[in-house]
Amino acid sequence: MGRALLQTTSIKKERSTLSAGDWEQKALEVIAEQGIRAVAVESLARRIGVTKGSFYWHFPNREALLEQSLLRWEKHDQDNLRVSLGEISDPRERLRSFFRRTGREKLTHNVYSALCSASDHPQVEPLLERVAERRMKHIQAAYREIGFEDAEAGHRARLTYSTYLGFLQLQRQHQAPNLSSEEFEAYMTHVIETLIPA
Amino acid sequence: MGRALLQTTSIKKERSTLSAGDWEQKALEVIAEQGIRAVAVESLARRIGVTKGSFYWHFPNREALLEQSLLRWEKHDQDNLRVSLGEISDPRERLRSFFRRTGREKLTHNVYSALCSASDHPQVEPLLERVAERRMKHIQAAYREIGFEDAEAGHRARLTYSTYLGFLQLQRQHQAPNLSSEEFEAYMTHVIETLIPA
DNA sequence: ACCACTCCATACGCTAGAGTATGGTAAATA
DNA sequence: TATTTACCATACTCTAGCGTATGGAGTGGT
Repeated sequence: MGRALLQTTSIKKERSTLSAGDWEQKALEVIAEQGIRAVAVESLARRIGVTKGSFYWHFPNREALLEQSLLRWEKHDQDNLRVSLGEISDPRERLRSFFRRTGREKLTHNVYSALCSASDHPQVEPLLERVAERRMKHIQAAYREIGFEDAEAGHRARLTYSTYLGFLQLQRQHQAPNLSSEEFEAYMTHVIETLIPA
Repeated sequence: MGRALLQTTSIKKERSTLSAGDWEQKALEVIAEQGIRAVAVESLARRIGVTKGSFYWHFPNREALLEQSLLRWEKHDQDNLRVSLGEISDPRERLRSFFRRTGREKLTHNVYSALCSASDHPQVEPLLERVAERRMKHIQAAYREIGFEDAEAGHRARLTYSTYLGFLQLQRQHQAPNLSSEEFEAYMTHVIETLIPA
């Protein structure tokens, strides 16, 4: 399932020719590593081992590549949300798993973090809006199952998601505790206790 | 006091010639409006009504301008922190005022929000680190005054500041309630109740 | 064997933006 | 009054990056 984003065709090494999906995939890797601005046609081509000529056969322009890459990521993220949160019946446990999900799925997560740093980008903005909306709806639903009425659950969901976004920001600033450290665990516990009432 | 960032010399209209401070000021305005990337020498010059020739007399290069502008902003922010938080004796009230401070000081705030979107910038990163560190220390101190021991106060401070950073992110994505709306007030109340224990 | 279509390389043009070189003007100073 | 000095304009160079034009190599169909 993690391979879904990493690989577009099951047989890949046998192919000598590129597909549009390969470009989209590489673009997402660059986004995760250096942000969306670093997605340049020529540098991407060098990274893949071809030239611009190839790119402009598969895509009309850079904008189209970004559009497709982002859509691909969004689909993958939606699947992720369903699988990792939809199958947990206990709402409290579901919320806890949301917080702990920060560590795994590195590529997907780094892409999201990078996109947050480009919220002014015209192609990124609507995407961020949709993704945050979806996620917050899930969180709100969990709080509702716990027993809060709509408005209260909405506030709690926004606060919860803000905490997550803030953590990502601190991570970008290298001010978040390492994910595998004790301090991270202690902080995580504190967050869960504070935001998820018994 | 808000004029400190907006004006470098008390007599300004009388001056026909520019100072380095004028450039720094305009740079901060552009950062607040369109981010640090939009700070381009020539466009800034057009905005001011002169040409590049002027700029390169006052500064050796673009990097120097950014450095000075950011330092200027940092100083202003430090003053802000002292005045708006240092003079409130009740720690709970101090924390509440931290949250509510989001609305006023528009320019300063927008600059900070824009800088958060550029945390990968080599000149911005250390600044963000210092600022967040300072602010979190203040918040931690307040929690300590309330009665929490060091570690607990530290976690609460990080959670509190993350919530703030997350709100800024949502604001950039146009998904935060308007600062003057009822929904904002309701959310704010909820946040304060959740994060500041009675 | 020839054609056509797919895929990619090479070589170009174009723009934005950083930085340089140099010359001009007005105010201050000798 | 002559001449620095401070400040700015003009006219360049140089680079990165997008996009285009065109040609060539491989591959399947007929």
